[in-house]
Amino acid sequence: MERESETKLKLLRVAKEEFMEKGFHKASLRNICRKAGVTTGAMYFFFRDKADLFGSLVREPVAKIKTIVDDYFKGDIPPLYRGTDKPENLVVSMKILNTLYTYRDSFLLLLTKAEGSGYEKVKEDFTDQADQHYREVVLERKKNKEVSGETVGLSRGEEALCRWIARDQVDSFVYVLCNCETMEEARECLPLLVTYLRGGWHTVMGGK
Amino acid sequence: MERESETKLKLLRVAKEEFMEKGFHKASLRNICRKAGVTTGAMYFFFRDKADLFGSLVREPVAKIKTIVDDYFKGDIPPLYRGTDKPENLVVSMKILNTLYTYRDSFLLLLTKAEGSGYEKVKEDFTDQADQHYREVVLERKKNKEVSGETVGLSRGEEALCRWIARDQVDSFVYVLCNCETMEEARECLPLLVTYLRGGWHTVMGGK
Amino acid sequence: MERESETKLKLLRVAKEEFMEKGFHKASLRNICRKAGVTTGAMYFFFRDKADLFGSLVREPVAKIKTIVDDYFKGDIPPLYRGTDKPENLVVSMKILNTLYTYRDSFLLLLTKAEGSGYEKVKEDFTDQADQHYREVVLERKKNKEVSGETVGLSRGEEALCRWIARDQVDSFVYVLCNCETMEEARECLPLLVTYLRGGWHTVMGGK
Amino acid sequence: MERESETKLKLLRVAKEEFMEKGFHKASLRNICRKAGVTTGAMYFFFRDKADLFGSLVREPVAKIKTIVDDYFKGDIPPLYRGTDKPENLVVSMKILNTLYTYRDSFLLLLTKAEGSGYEKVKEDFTDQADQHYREVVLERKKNKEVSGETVGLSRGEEALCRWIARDQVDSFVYVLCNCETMEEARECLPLLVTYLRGGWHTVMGGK
DNA sequence: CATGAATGAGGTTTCATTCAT
DNA sequence: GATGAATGAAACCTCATTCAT
Repeated sequence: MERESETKLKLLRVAKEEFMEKGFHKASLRNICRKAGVTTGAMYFFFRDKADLFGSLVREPVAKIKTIVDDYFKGDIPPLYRGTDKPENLVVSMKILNTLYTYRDSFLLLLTKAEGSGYEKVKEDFTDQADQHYREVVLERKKNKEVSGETVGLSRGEEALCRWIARDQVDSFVYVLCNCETMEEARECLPLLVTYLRGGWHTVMGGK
Repeated sequence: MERESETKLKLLRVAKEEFMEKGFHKASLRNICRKAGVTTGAMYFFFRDKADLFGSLVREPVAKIKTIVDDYFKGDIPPLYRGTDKPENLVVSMKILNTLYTYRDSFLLLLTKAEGSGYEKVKEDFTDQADQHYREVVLERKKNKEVSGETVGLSRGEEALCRWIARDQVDSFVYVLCNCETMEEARECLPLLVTYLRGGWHTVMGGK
Repeated sequence: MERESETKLKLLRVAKEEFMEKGFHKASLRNICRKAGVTTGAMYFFFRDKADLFGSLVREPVAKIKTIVDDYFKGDIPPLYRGTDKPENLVVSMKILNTLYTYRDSFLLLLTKAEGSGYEKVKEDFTDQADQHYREVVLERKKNKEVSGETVGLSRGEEALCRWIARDQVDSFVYVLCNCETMEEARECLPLLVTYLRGGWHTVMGGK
Repeated sequence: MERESETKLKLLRVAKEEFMEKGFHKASLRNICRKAGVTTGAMYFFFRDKADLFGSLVREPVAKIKTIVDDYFKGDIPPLYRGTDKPENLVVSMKILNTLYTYRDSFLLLLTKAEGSGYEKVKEDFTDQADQHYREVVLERKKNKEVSGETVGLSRGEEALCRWIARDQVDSFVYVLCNCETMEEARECLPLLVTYLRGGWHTVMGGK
């Protein structure tokens, strides 16, 4: 049962504060070490560099969310059945929310203070994934409506819309995480957002 | 008719490029001056400091949008009549869009590269304004539905929703600006987004 | 008539001492600046980096020697007539010697303390040039001895010998420069070395 | 029969690579330890410090050469009979060459990568010894030529020449070691160099 | 024998800014 | 208007070495 060294823990705690306060770029290792009462050398024993220190605060939580999302999409649910009101989808959302709040500090760091750390793209990656999903859905729907068998693609407007909706979905989680301090609050807020999101989606996609 | 000095213009041009490429914080004044073929001293004659140089690129455009928005809200349109499909509202949107594209570079700078410049809060400010607007609307609607004359307020959920919707509205402009290079494209994309936004709003706000 | 700034000169003077004493790698910029009574920032105003500071001490002298040598080889003297006792060859040697002593400090730096500076290869470059020359000479001699017209090349042993002799010739200058403090002394020593060099050459190259 | 520990051997092997690649100064103990899969503490158990680690790679081979050379000079061969074509001299050369190639890696390290290690002077030491030898020879020859019994010394030029020749002799070994990968090759190249060396010597020393 | 955490000084470099001219 | 030398703090990072366990 490997206990993390006291020094390392102190470093992580102080680093979290410093990064949160100033953002990755403006945070200073010198400062972090001083506040932690640790020499720079000690810091460099535990962490490869500044980015690694930051990474140590967010790496694992990000991986967990990624696993949840990937598992969901890897499961062979046909596009049209994804994202609807099926219970399994709700389950995924709750898993995500749970993870977000279990490591809330880390995710706030990641989502608002990561510039320059190499982790800036995480939100974008999830957005891309959702984007891809919505594209498939829209395409499927178009296919079903087509009479003749000609190949169909997405219009520029539809592409923009998919990306927007994807962005909105991801941001709804981010929004809740940033604005609700506890998961209880989050659970109060989320249903309204979901209703809003679905309302937008159905309006724009046309009834049935 | 104040003619801007050649030096100042060169500086502004190069600064725009540099800030766009690296962001406010990582951009280097030294570098900007070198590329502009200007000495640091000269730069400091025209601009108070780094933030002022950045500000000179975005100040005016921001003010223009602000004027448009403030004028709109200062006009005594009752909340319930704002934000609907009335032509005057469309006019405001188009004015905003027009301004955004007239100074597209500046706004991209402001919206994506301002961290550390003191202008990070601009988007938030507009969001606050929209937020305030939506709160008034929702409040008004609740008042009308109340039978007894007791004072009413917003629930936590409603507050969160208002802020979310405000954020979404502001972001729809940002999204379009970032993803459509010309205003023509923007005009193609925007209607779909607006439909989506309204769909969400109506769904969540209830019939009528 | 651009006067070099006092600061820059002080920096160059101190740097020369420090590099000479400790070698490029072990010399410390902090130290150099402190000894020169100058801030590191000032140093970086004048010099791009450590290597550039070192380069500023040796660049020009190296170029001068290079010019002399290149001019000599570019002149269309047939191999067999180069390197003999012709007066023009003596002239070149004297030009080189003169340059070496005009910038003796720089060359001592270059020849004994350059490791890590990017200038380590200078001696090798000159050796390569001399090597090339000797190869041509040996080849020419072999051709003249051949009766039939078949193409001839150099044996491994001859190649090694050429390179050795080239190295010896270059080193004779280095040796003199390092061991004789003034050019007068150098002029006393050099003839003996030249005799030795020629003796070796003729012995190994065969009669006449 | 002292068995060297596995750890120590691994350390030595990796250190040799690292020193060879980067030179003593730039090589990093941390790196060496990491590559060897050994902790720094373990390294410090076997070696006093960085210099000692380097020393462990070259100490013994250097001592062997030194023994050979010292034995040769300690033997009471009169100066005039040293360095000539006597078989015993050839034997010494071969012993040296043999040792050089037996520990070729070590000697390459010593001769090209030792800067900063405290072993930089080894080559110089051997040169000094050869220098001393040549001085004695030259002095002896001058004595024999003197008619009257007055004391004689060496001229500055003669001194410089002795040192040069000593340097050349030592360097001939170094040259061969660096340029010939196997002793077989070395044996091909060396005779030509020796002819060259003797040619120079005889030319400069006068007939007979 | 070996671990591995910790030291602390030192390395080079970059930066926004100032100011006498 | 403009120059460009100079500031000085701060940045990240590396290193050989030590020592309690």
